[in-house]
Amino acid sequence: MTDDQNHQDGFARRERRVERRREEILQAAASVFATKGYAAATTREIAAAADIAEGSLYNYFSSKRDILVAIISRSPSPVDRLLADTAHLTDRDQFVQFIEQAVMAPAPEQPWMRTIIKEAWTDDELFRQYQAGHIEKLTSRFARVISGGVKAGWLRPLDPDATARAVIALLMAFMMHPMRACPAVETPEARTQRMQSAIDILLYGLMGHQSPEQEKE
Amino acid sequence: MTDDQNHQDGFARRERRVERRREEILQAAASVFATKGYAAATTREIAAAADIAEGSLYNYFSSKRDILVAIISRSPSPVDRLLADTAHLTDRDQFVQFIEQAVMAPAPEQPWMRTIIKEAWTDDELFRQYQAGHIEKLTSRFARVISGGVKAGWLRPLDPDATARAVIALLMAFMMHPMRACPAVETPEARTQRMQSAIDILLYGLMGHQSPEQEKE
Amino acid sequence: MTDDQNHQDGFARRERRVERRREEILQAAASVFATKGYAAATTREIAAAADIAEGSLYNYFSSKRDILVAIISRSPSPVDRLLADTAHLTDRDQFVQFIEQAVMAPAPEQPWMRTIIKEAWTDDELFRQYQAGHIEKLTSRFARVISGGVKAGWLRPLDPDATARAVIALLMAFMMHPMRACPAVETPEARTQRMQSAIDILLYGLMGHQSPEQEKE
Amino acid sequence: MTDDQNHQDGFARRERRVERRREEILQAAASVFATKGYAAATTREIAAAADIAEGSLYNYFSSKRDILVAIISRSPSPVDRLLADTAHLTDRDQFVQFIEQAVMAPAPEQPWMRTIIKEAWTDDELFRQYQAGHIEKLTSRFARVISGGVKAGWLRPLDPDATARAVIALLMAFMMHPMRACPAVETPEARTQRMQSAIDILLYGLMGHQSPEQEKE
DNA sequence: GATGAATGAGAATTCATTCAT
DNA sequence: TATGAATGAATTCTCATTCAT
Repeated sequence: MTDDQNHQDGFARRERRVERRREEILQAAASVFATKGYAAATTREIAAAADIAEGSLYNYFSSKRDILVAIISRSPSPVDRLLADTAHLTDRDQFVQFIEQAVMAPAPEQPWMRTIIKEAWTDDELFRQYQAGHIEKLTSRFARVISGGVKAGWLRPLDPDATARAVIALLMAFMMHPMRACPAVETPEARTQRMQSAIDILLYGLMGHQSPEQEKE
Repeated sequence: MTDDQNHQDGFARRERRVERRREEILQAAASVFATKGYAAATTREIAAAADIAEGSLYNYFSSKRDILVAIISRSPSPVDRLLADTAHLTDRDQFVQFIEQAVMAPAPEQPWMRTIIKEAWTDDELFRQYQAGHIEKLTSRFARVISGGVKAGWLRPLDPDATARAVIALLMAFMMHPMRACPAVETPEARTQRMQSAIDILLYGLMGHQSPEQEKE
Repeated sequence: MTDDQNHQDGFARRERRVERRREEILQAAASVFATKGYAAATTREIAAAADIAEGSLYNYFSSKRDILVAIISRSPSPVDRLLADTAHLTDRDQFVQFIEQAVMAPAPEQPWMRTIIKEAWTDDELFRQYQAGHIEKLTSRFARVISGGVKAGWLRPLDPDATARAVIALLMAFMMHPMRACPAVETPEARTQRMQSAIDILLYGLMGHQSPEQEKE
Repeated sequence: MTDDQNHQDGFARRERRVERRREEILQAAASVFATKGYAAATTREIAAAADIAEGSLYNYFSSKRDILVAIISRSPSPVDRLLADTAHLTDRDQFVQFIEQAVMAPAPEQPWMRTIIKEAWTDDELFRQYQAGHIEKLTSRFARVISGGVKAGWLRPLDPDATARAVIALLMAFMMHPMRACPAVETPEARTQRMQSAIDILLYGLMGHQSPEQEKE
């Protein structure tokens, strides 16, 4: 092994270490942001959560806001991962299964997602700058699946774009408090039951005919 | 008119002026909070928006947080007003019309609503303290309507509580950015079209049979 | 009674009312100052204590500090009253009796006195401006009595001025906490006993021969 | 020297620097408090006096009040040091000498002591919380000395506790303005003369027989 | 690269004083 | 003359960012 290779390796190793550290900081920061919100979180708290000195943060990010931006713009988020591979949805059963998984996904527990909802989805500027394109991409990808389903006949006639947006909106709504934390104390069974109802409504609508499940009875 | 009456009138007049001023401050503050979020908003901005001196805020509210709480806990919010008189919904057509109105309601434009979503619905403590009971009341009232509809047969079998929550969640989701502001520029017609699709999905589901509108074609 | 007299009477009556009001405000303010100190007391509190509107204070005094100055420079204070008529002290028994009364005087309970101690006696400027001359007058008057006593032989040879100051200092010290409030809980008897000891020391000294009282035993 | 030792030394050095800085701030603050009083002093002035930025104060103390408390509760104060070693007073001459030193001590010039008098000795809460126990300890220690003196016969019969309190009160009184600053301009000789008179009165009382000094004449 | 003390701009809040009613 | 809302300067305290070690 040559000196040059050694040097190369050392460089790569350092790169990896830096990258790992950045990741740790983002995890810690997302956790703090999710709890207190971006503005109320302090760099001191973030540093403590990342087990690092306050000043050291600035070796990895240029500002507190830069950390937030990194969290928001980084891909893939849990929702991303969920929607990432919708391309393979080629029949009704797979689609139903996908909707069920999406609704039941415990995404809201993840600091990452809560931070994005709290900050980007309620802030015009952040949303436009870092999330809009992202969401657009997801929407159009999902819209294509719906469009395919409609053409293939395993979905009823639906406006692909509007439908994609409505589904994403519903998934988001399930991550906010009124859906998550109410009633304050809830058994896991009740929660499952509630989710099942949501899936049912999403799939068959308020006014629709009996859902297949009910038809069986 | 006696002196006493004069005094009474003066007292009442002052009371009204104070109340009006409080209202102005709340409007101004809600507008600022909606744009920048509670934590990032400064009392200086709020005072400027309300066109009074910074110190004068404290003649009407004891703290910045007190202003936020007043906004959040004040009733009725636009959503309240919407759901307030659902008791009269006694047949399918009225129910459908109600859902349509609810989705189309321009509530999201109102600073008031956006402040509540931004702060209370993403903050555990605020939500528990000021909104939880509120939402619970709305939910149970709406659930009763659904329950009535199911019994009367103009609604298919639905879990009343879960359904109520799902509908409210959807209405909320429609007030957040991904549903409102995307794509950034949108013609009113496109927006209406999008809303119509959302209504359609809410009423008839993703997998449902053709909606009545489509059946006509 | 002529119109002029009527007018005169009205004027005098108003004068008296104003004076009475000023007095009330000073009483109230002294009470507040004694508790919280001048700087920490607010005009709002003073107004509340005087049962008057905040703005009305300024019809009687030109500033908060003006109120303090009025309290401090007003005569006679309790100490003044005590020392006012020392001119009649013409023999040993009267002098002893006077010392006893001075030490036992419950002056410290009075807001007036506590305010003077708290503010003027620990503040260079206030003291120089408003109390120095006052104290000097008292001191020289008391020094004359001592001088007379020494000449007449019913007091041992003492430096009149230094003695006057030392006695006044001791009376002051008895109004401060370490002498008043310690130990925290104290029976009235214990307090009397403590005062008696102080009088004894003041009259006969630490190293002196037995006090007359003790000699009797 | 190992790396570990190096690290240890660095740690210790920083600790010392922090401690030194705290001390500087306390000195500066005591000086400001002594002049203007706690409430009227501003953090800006304290910072300026300590020659650091205003915000830096909060790296060493958690609040302005915390600085005051640190000054007040810190031991030993000048008075402490004075009374600390009274245990060795075993005869009349030593006792007389001690009293003389205590009265003549230039303690009042020290900001530290003036701050304690100004704030703690005129403020119920501060006194109870931070000084009461302190004074009690001093008092009981000094009372034991007096008790010993009485038993041994080189002190006349005195109530030990009350006497201890009276002496401490007198020492305190000598630190306040009427004793210190009057008359405004005073030659050192006059001051000494005044102190001597105070000592004389303290030792032999107002009514006592001629002091030893006078007997010599 | 890591540290954490130093900084100072800016935040919320208080309060003596003024002034329209 | 009495009132108390309005004012804004001043205060305490926070915190993102910098920088010497």
